[in-house]
Amino acid sequence: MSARPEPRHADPVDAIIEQWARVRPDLDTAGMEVFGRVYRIARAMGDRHEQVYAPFGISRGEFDVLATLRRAGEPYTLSPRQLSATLMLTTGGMTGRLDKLERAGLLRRSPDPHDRRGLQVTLTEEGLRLIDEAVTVGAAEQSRALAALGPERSALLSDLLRDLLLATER
Amino acid sequence: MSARPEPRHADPVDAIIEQWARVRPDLDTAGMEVFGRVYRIARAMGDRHEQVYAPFGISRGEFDVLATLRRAGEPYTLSPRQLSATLMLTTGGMTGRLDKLERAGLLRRSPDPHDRRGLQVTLTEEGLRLIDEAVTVGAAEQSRALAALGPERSALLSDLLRDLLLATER
DNA sequence: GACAAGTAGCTTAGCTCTGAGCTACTTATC
DNA sequence: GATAAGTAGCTCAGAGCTAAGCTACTTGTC
Repeated sequence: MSARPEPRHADPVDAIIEQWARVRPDLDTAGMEVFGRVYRIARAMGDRHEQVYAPFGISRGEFDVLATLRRAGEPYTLSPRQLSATLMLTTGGMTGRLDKLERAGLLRRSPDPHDRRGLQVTLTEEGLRLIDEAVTVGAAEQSRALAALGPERSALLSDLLRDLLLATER
Repeated sequence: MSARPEPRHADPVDAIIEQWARVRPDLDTAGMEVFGRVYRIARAMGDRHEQVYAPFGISRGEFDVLATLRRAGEPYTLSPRQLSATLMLTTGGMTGRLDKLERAGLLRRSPDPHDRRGLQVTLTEEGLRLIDEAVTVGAAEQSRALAALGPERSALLSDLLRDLLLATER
C-alpha cells in the first residue's frame, strides 16, 4: 500500500514509462517522466498558438519578433542582432522573419545612426496595433489552459519550472 | 511585506514578465509564466539531446523512431503508420526518417503479409544494440538534469505536469 | 594612420518538416 | 462481383531553420 493514492487519470507519458518498465526494467525513467511531459505540452500549446495567431496573419515565430519589440517599450526599436540573440535564432533566420514582417508593413528597417554596419528595426503603427491585440488574445489562451490547475498549483508549478529552467539552461 | 519570500534567483522568464508589466500592466501574464518556461526547457533539453545522440550517428527524431520500436517489445516491429501516429508526424516525414535509418542499417522494411498496402518496420540487431545504449545514456542525461530539484519536488513537478498535459492535449 | 581582428547583417546550400496529391490496395455496400 | 469509399505509403513543392561564407564597417594596437 502506497502513501500516495493511485492517480485518477493516466496520461500518454505514463503509458510510455510503463512500456519501458516492461521491456527495460533497468532503465532510469525519472527524467523522462518530467521532460516527456514538457515536450508534449510545448508541442500542444505551440500548435494552439499557431492557430491563435493565424487570424492576425502571422506565425508564432513572427509573433515573437513583434512581441519582443513591443516589450522593449517606446520607441519599439531593437537591432536584428538583439532580436536574434533574444529569440535564440541565427542571423539568417532573423533576416527571413524581418523580410516577411517588413513586407507585411508591421515593422521597418532603418540604418543605425551610430554604427553604419547596423540596422534599427522598429514597429510601425500597424505593427503596434496588431501585436497589442495578438498578445492579449495569446496570453488569455495560455491562462485559460492553465486555469485547470487552479491558482495555487499554478504558482507552485511555475516555481518548480523556474528551478528546472535554471538547472537546464547553462 | 509579502508572505512568500523573494526568490533568490530570477530566470529569463521573470525578466520578460517584468518587462510586460512595465509596458502593458493590464496584460494577464499568469499563463506565460508557466508556458514560457516550458518552451525554454523543451528547447534547452532538446538541444542537449541532439548532442547526446550525435555520437551514435542519429538525430533526436531518429532516436524517437528507434525508441518507439524498442519499446514495442519483441519482435520490435511496427508499421510506418503506427510510427507516424505515435510520433505525431506526417507520413511524408516518416518516410524520410525510415529512409535514413534503413540506409544506416538500423532497421529494415518488409511487406506486411496480411495487408499488401502496408509495410512492417523492424529493428535490425545493430539497431537494437544502438538504441539500447543510446536510451540508457539519454535517460541518464535527463535524470541528471532533474536531480537539481531533489526527488520529492521532482515527483511533485511530474504530477503537476501530468495534469497540465491532460488539460492542454485535447 | 595603417592594419589586423572583430562584428552586423545578408546570402546561399542543405536539411527536415508539412500538405497536397499520387498509386496501390482493402473494405463496405448494393 | 462491381463499385464507391477509405487507407497505406510515397513523391514533390514550399516553408523555415542552421551553418558557413560573404561584404561592409568598426575597434584595437602599434
